[in-house]
Amino acid sequence: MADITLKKLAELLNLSISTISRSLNDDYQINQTTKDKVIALAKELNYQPNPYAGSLRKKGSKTIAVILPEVANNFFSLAIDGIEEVAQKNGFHVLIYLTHENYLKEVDIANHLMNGRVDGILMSLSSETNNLEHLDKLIEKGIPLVLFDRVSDKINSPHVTTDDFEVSQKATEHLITAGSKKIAFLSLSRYLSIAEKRFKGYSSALKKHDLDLDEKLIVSLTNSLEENYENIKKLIIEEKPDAIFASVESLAMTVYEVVNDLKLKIPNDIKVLSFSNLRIASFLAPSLTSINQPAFEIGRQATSILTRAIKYGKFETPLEKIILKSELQIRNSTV
Amino acid sequence: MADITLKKLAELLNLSISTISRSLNDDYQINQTTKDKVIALAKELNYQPNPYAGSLRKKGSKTIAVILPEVANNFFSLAIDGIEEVAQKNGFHVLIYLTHENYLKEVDIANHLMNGRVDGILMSLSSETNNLEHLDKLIEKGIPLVLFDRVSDKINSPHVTTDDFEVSQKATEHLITAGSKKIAFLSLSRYLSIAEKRFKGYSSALKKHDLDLDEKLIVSLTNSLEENYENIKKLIIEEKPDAIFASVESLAMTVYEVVNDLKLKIPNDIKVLSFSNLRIASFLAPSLTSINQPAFEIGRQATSILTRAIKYGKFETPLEKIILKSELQIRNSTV
DNA sequence: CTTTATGTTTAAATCGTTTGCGTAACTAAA
DNA sequence: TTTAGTTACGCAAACGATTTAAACATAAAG
Repeated sequence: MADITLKKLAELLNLSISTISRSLNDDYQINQTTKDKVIALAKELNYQPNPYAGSLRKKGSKTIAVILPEVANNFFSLAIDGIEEVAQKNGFHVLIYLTHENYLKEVDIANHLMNGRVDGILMSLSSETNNLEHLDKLIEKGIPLVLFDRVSDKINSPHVTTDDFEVSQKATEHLITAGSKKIAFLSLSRYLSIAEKRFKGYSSALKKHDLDLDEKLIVSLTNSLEENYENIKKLIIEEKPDAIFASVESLAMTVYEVVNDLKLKIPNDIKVLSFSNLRIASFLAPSLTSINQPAFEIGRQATSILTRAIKYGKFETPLEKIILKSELQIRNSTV
Repeated sequence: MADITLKKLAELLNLSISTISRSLNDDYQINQTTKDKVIALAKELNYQPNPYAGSLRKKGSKTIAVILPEVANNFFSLAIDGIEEVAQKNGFHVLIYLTHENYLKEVDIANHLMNGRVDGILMSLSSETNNLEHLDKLIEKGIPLVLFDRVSDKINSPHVTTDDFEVSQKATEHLITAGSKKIAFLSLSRYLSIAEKRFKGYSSALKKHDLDLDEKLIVSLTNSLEENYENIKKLIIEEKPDAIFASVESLAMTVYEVVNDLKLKIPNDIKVLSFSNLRIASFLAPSLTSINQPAFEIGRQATSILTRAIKYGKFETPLEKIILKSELQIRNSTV
């Protein structure tokens, strides 16, 4: 079935293209009778305006991009859910791009989005990302950008995060109170300010309780599952920490695997606590003490900020920096 | 910074728009010297072709849509990962739409994609979907459609699934061999052929072992978590099955919750087996016997079929019906 | 010194919309 | 009847690209 355009409708009805267009857009200039005829035929032939022609003419594509490290992850998939909901509600289409924690891919994706394809961008940074020029370029181009979760303070854009410092501090203190003296920290990244905040929460708790900060107890996420496994195994064997605080869910899973393979017992030999959005954290063996982030809500709010900025042509000032509360769920892996 | 277009480049270089266009497309008609000049300036000013103008002129948007019931789910998020990988490799952009298992939303989304926004569609049907007119319309419009996992045999399109019948039969037999006599079946849908296949695998195993098929032991997924919880609770209390075979991961999680709340023990009081792509199925308490689907690969192959069809303007005939193997991982929830 | 070929560039149409402006036709007031 | 004011529509120019066909040189051939 050939595509039906304004032109075809115009020919069929012996009217000009502009009259068709105006009728369908309910323009005041057009007689109601004419409008009705046009609308009737358009419906009958199932006329659908070509979105790209419209975008070209009007500017604005009613499309946003979501750039993420990965999606096979409970946090991000919940976030997408929230993003999609708000986007759909506001008539936006959602393009998705994955960086796989790869900085160069992130830059590449960002650069290819400077051509008007999208009206705005939601982004959670790759753990490798240190240099932020690609984001500066986007901002300079006037493309609204909202960061969430994996944010950087070095970039001048609104963002939505959780109370990473506070909850990390609280979590670490929980471990200390439970008797841990040698707490390892599995870090998301060496660069991102979210990682820094989580780390500072951790170190501030140590300090408060007169525990030394030991660099050897810090391990950073890589983008290889195997490498992470080996790094954590090495950490446990060589440093023998009595607790592990994972600031990334996937690393907690790896810890479970390593601990299992080493025939150690959680929480007796080693306690484990992690940021996590696993629905079944409570059914893990042992159940996992976790920091639950309101992922869905983060997605919703970030998208809401973005769509508003697109609508009004600018962000509200001062730039919104939204901080939502995470929740520490104490379970058997730490007691 | 104002957007830079072919027209601007043309003015700057005192050349015609067509020459610029041809230079950038490395057309044989243009002198190398001219090309070099054009390319140099284009790079310097970071010229990015407007994708919508191109789409309008050339037809084809280099964009595909993925329509899914949900994304906060290990199977679908892994599938997206595979989809995005192949799409990115072939220069396609990926739009994502969620139906939340809602038939009307699915129809709405499908209808809105008939306007040339996308070159093709990947889809996994909502559990509510029975009527398939919206898909017929897409096919009639000539928009390539590939279904994966949640497919229907009533629709004439390529699809990628797993060996649902065989693995379900195998799984059910495993339960029977382990001593179960009253096996409940948690179904994905009353309509989809994938659900039917899983169900047939289940019932054929029962038959083979001379067990009766009891309608009261069949429960279907709804799109409300609470409703699912209540339905399963009712099932367990009223029918007292000695095993549950969940054909949907999320229902297995609910089973764990219900069983826990009822203070029953898995596998002693009731065995549990489920389709699932949880990375940590083995760390559940008790570890979950699960059918693992190659979700990532399903996504990859479906996308590969789709992009080829887009490239060649038609699907390979006969329509590809790819069946990948799932894997039954026996763990402690059934032994 | 035309004709033909060859290499290089451009004008103009086109894709499907939206929209500023112009202009009939009709009505109402002068 | 003239004038002014509606009402209802069409023309044509954008938007930013690609592409067909044609124009212009210049060089080789007859």
